[in-house]
Amino acid sequence: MNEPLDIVFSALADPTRRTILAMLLEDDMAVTDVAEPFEMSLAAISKHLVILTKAGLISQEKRGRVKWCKLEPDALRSASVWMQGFGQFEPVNLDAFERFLEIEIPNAEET
Amino acid sequence: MNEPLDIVFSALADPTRRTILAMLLEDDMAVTDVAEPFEMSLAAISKHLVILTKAGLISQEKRGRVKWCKLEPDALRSASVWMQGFGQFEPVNLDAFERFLEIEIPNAEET
DNA sequence: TGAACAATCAACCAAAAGGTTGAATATGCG
DNA sequence: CGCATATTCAACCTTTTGGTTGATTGTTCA
Repeated sequence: MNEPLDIVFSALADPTRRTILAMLLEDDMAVTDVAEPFEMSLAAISKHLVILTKAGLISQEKRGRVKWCKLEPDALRSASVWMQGFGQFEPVNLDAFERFLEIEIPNAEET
Repeated sequence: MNEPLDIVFSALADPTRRTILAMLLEDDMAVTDVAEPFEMSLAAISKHLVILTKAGLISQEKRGRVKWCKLEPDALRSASVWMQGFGQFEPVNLDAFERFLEIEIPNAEET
């Protein structure tokens, strides 16, 4: 698994990692705070953060004891460009957005 | 690994499968013809096609002996829209976006 | 200094992913 | 019918993934 697209897509394939990305949408966070809401160990979250960092989806900066995690949304661009190569749809398509909402939201509760 | 986005992103994470999708961009293809340029066995390609089908990225229709594979770009749309959400630096409505992600950000205070 | 905290490392484990080969199941056709 | 073709199934193997626990490394601060 060496190509950038492999790394980005497989990073996005895990729901824990997507949740972390969504959390970082709100604000930068320390590793411990990222881990806090999850039921898995800190070490497991630390590994997820390494994977997200290698994919370029986040960056990590250590200040003192604390390592801050920051979303890097630009990394999604290559994957997004690849998908737009399939070109049958607009990159931001509100109709599709709404259809997606209607279809997927009912499942959101059954985590 | 049950949720739609898990399945779509992990289907996209494999370079063989992305190549297959690109091939199908040109035209529908029979399983044997999809497999021909690859160095792996037909059975391996058949498994990849099952994964792409379960992700909704292709459909397969059997006519006679031949099973035709057809690109279904609508499944890419959901993933593309998901990614576009991260490109917008100030999400218009974060709550709606989180629902859109079809996840619930775990919150230890409530659980 | 030394205790508490932040984060990673190392070793390990179970399950899933991705491949193989050989047999099986349809289907088409001379 | 009988054989070739198209595809999948079943069993197996190796590597990767995602998790665990306990030890370890830095850092802060009373």
